[in-house]
Amino acid sequence: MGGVVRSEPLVLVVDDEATVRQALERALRLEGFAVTTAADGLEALAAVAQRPPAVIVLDVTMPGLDGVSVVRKLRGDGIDVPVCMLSARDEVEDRVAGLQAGADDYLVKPFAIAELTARLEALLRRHGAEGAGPHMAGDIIVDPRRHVATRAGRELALTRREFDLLDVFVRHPGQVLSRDQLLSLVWGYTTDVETNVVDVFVGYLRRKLEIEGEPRILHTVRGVGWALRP
Amino acid sequence: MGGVVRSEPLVLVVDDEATVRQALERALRLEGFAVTTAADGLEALAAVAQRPPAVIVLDVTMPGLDGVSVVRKLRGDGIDVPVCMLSARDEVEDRVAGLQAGADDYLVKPFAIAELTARLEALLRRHGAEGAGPHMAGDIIVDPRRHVATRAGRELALTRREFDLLDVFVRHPGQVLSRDQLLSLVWGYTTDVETNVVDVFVGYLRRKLEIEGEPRILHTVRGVGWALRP
DNA sequence: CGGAACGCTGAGATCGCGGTAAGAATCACC
DNA sequence: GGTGATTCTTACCGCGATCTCAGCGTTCCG
Repeated sequence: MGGVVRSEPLVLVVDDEATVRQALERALRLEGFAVTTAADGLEALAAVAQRPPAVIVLDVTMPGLDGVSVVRKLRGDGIDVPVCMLSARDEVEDRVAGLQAGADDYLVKPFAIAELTARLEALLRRHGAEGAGPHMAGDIIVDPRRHVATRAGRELALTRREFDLLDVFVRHPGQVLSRDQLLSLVWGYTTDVETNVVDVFVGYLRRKLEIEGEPRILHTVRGVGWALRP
Repeated sequence: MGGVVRSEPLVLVVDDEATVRQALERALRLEGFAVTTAADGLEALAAVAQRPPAVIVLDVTMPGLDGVSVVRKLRGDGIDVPVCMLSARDEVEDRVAGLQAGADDYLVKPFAIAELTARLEALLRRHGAEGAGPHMAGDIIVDPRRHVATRAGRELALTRREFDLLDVFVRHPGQVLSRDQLLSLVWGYTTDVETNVVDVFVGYLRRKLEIEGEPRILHTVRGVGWALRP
């Protein structure tokens, strides 16, 4: 990946469902994080003790020690690693309990990986690690904080999906991303639908990227996916 | 964020409850302060000795050395860093004791972050530390001290909530703020309600900002939040 | 050369978000 | 305790964003 390689921040993913754990691990690796996993609360605490991560992704509902308890324990021990909690339900009590226990952010399943990485970046940034501002590749700049994207200085009027999609491409310049990868990154990690939404939105993006006759930068790699190449 | 970056004033947050510490640290960082924390009175004194903060946020009730004692000690040592005290109760004795011991301001939990930052800024300002006067963005000026806001010189008749909301936007110009962020910043750090108050007040604000047909400056970013952009 | 797989595009249909109005509840001030 | 201002809730509406689907062109095989 062009440019300076700063050491990848370590993320600890805690979830009792193996499928979720794997999906998140794979996706976060792709997004440039180093990842360790734990299957329950006790494992999580052990992992933190052994090697403190830069940030923790923590499921609420787990057998044994649940997520809220884990956070409470960590905070009680004076460990202030930022925590993003996950919950299958969007019930208010959980949310409140989590945040009050000391979690820093909260996400309701299912979610898109891009959503998660955005939050993790925000948490890291907030925790001093100057976790980068806008992303850029070629003549494209994407600034999630301001939700503004430009090509060669010209501002692109993008909708939410278009914006997220472009952001993913910009953060993986030159790399070919498959339909499935994009689906899980932008749409949601459980999306299994057989559709061509991605194609459609790649089309939308291209249209807006090439409005003034600029050369194509979002290329098709037939049978594999798409890649952003200057 | 465009413009001159003046070095962020350092805030020392002292509270025995880790959750409160976390919440305040997180929120104050977002509001542009540098933050250190301490879990009790002794830690607080040590932190002050090691690196004197520009202002201290101090819980009254703590095990060991309580807040009032901390202030008394500081003042006794001739250290006149401004102090804002927090208390769970609104009992008069505490308030009086705190102020008599040398605290500069007093806040009753729970409170909205905007309330706290307003007070901190007031303290910094009062303490000569050029803690900046009014905030401005585009043709909007917000002066928390006089509680006056203007657009292009025209004074806006804002209620308290409207004022706080506008203030938050002005202090984060260009940045997209989500419904959740605004809820916690303006309404309170414990607010969990699922409601559209924010939408309503954005509406109120716009109405008053555009009374004379001025162009829209408070923009909607669909699916994300709102942003103030000239 | 022909067929099949693949990707692209245009045209709706749907759905949810944000805007707004109106009234209820709450607060503040007298 | 009463009255007006402020804040919050609720409900509904309209529009934009997203998605589906079908048809077409292109590429890559046999």
